[in-house]
Amino acid sequence: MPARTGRPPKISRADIVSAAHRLIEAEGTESLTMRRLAREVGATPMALYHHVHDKEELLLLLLDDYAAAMPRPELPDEPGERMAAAALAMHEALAGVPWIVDVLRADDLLSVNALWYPETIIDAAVRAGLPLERAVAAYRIIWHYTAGEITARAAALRRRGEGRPTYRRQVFATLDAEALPRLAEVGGRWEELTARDTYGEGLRALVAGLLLNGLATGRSFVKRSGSDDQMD
Amino acid sequence: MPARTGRPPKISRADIVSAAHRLIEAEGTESLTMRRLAREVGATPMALYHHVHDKEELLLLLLDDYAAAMPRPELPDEPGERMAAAALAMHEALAGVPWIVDVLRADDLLSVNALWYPETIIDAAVRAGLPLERAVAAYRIIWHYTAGEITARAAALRRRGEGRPTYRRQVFATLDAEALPRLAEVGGRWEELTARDTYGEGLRALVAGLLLNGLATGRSFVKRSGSDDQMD
DNA sequence: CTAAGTTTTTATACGCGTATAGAAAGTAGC
DNA sequence: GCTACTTTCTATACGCGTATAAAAACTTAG
Repeated sequence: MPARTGRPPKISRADIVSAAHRLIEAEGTESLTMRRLAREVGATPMALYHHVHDKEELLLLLLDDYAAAMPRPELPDEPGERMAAAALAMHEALAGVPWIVDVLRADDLLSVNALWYPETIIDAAVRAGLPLERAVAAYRIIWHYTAGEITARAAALRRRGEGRPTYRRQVFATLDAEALPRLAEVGGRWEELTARDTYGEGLRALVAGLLLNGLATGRSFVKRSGSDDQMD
Repeated sequence: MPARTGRPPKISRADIVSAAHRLIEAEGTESLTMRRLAREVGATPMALYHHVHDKEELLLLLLDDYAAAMPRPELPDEPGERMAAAALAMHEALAGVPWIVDVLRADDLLSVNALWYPETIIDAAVRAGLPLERAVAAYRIIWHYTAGEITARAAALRRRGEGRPTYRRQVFATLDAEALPRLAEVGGRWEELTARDTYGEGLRALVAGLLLNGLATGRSFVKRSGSDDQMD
C-alpha cells in the first residue's frame, strides 16, 4: 500500500541530510544554516522542520552518517590498551568534524552509528575486571575527558582564526607574580605549551587510574575528602 | 586630570556587568540578552558594544566576578590530594554557574580571578615531582576533563527540562543486542547509571594516573600505539 | 462530485547577536 | 566663538533559529 494520505512530500529527511552534506563540503560549516539549506533543497525554511525536530537533530544525523563511515581500528587484546585504542579512535573521529562543538553539548551517546565506541570501551573495561556499573562509569569519565578536550581544541583553533589580542597574553602580562608564582614562571611559554596535543597522555593516565582504582579494594590513593562524591 | 575628551559616557562597563547580574538573579539566565540588558541600563543595544567586545566577553566578566567571590578551600599537604582538592573546588565553582556552557567553549584559563585554580593545581603537581612542563600538561588534562563533565552535566539538566522522548530510550529500544552486547546488557539502566555523579571518581583516577606516569621512567602501562601522540 | 480528514508546505512574525554608518556631545587649539 | 578632533551613543539593517497559523495537495467516505 504505497498510497498514503495527505499532501505528498516534496522533500525527505534524506534529501535534507544529503543536501547538508553537500553544502558543508562545498561551502564550509558556516554555510549550513536552516535557511540556506532550505534554498538548497528548494523549499521554505519551515518545511525542514517537518523532517527534523531542530538544527541540533540535523547535526546529529550528519554525525551519524559520518560515524557509520569511519573505519574501526584493530584493537589490541590487553584490556587497558584496548580501552585506550578505542577512545583514541573515538577522539580522532570527533576531532575531524568541524561543527562537532555544536553537537557536543549533547550527552554521552551521540548517534546510533557511534555506539560502537562506548560498546567497545565498556566491554574492554569489563574484560579488565571492572564490574559492569563501574565500566559504564569509566566510559562516561573517558567520554567527558574526550568531549572536553575536543571542545578546547576547537576553541583554540577558533582563537587562532580570529585576530583578537588573545586575552591570554594580556592575562600573563598583568600577572601578579607574588600571588601566582607558577603561572608567572610559565609566563610566555603558556601559548606554546598549550598548543601541544596532550590527549593521548591524559587518556593513558586516565585509563591507568581507572583500572588501578577499579581493581584495588582501597578506593584511591587520595583520601576521600567528604565533599567529593555527592550524587548531584 | 579628570577631564577627558569626547562625548561623556552614559553607561560604563561596570554598569553593564552589574545590570547583567541583577537580570540573571531576577529573571534567570535566559533573560540575559544584549537587547534586554540594554533596556535595563537605559541605552540601545549597540551602545553595549562600546564597553564589551561581544556577549562572550560579557559572560567572562560575569564569571570573573563570580570567581572572585568563591571561597577557596583548605588544601591538604599531600600533593595528589592537593591537586584533587583544588580541582574539586574548581568543578564545584563552575557547576554552580548556570550559563557556564556558553563560556566553556573558551579555552583553559577563563578569567583573571579564576587563575587561582590553575596556579594551585600546577603548583601541587610540581610538588608531586612533575617537571613544570608536565605539570602544565597535567593541569590542562584535568581542565579538559572538568570542562567536559560540566558540559555533559548541563546537557543532562537541559534534557530533563525539556519533555523530549529522551532519544536514548529510543536508542536502547532499537538496540542490536548482537552487535552491542554490553550496551544491551546495561539496557534501561543507562539512564539511572548516567545520572550518577562520577566527577570525583574520575578525578581521583586521573590524578593517580598522571602522577604515576610522571614519576615512572616508563611511559605508561599502555604501549604507545604510534598514532596517539602527534602534536597537531 | 463533494465534504471531511490528513499530511506537508508556505507565510508571517519574533527576538536574537551584531555589522555598519552616522549623529550627538563633549574638549582643545585658534 | 568657530573649527577640528575624539569618544560615545543611536538608527538601521542582516541573517539567524524557529513559533504559529493558514493554505495546499492529497486520500477516503458518502
